[in-house]
Amino acid sequence: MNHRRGDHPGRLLRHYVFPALHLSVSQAARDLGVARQTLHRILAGAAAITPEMAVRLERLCGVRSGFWLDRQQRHELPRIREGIADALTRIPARLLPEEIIEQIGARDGC
Amino acid sequence: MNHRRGDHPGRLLRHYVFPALHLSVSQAARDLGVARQTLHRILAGAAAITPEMAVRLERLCGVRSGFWLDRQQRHELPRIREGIADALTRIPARLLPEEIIEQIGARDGC
DNA sequence: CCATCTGTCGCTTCTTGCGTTACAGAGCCC
DNA sequence: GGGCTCTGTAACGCAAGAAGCGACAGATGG
Repeated sequence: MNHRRGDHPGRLLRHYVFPALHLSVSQAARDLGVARQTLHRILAGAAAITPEMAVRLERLCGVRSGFWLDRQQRHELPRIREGIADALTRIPARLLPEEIIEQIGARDGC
Repeated sequence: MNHRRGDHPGRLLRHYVFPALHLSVSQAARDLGVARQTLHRILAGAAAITPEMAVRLERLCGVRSGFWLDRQQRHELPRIREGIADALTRIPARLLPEEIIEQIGARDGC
């Protein structure tokens, strides 16, 4: 229901990256060293971009692996939150002192 | 060998977050709604911070889930690269045109 | 006609995150 | 001492997911 069919990182690969590199899906799979079906699952949003796949993509097109993983996370985090929504409400919400936030390097700004 | 025992996100939890919240490991596990051993594995660096755990941590201490996942990735990406180093060299390295990089929002700068 | 690419389906294998049980050691209080 | 909690680690089983493989039907082009 809340699927938004076109909201997964695979769309970027299919519609921007591969065309720009003049790569067919089959050829891209061969270049990446993975099965053609594995790539199809990602393009269709049926599978996630794993860290290993992100590294392969980084090598193939020069885009940092962190970008692909970040996109992947942004896509699935909302679903995960829904899945454990009831459990989350049972976790006591506390706030870390600003001083500690600084120390661990978790400042939001910039 | 290349393990660098103190380089995993769990250290931040053990030495900064939990002490600042006056939480014992056992109590933190109860609050998070996970098994005590599950948390121990993370603190010891023997298990990764999963997206679900990151969401739980976000609720517990107010630090964005993205921060925890990002830290986790930075820790394991080097190991993944090593693991498939030979496969990576066999992937033809290409560069995406700047124009495409802009379009997908993968600019490196800030 | 034949070769290639495409998208999807079913199956198997392997890894991994997680819970459970169990253990040994440390600290604390009655 | 006896009982309680917390700590850290280990071993087992379960469930989910990522990946490879084979197979299929449809489209396209030499």
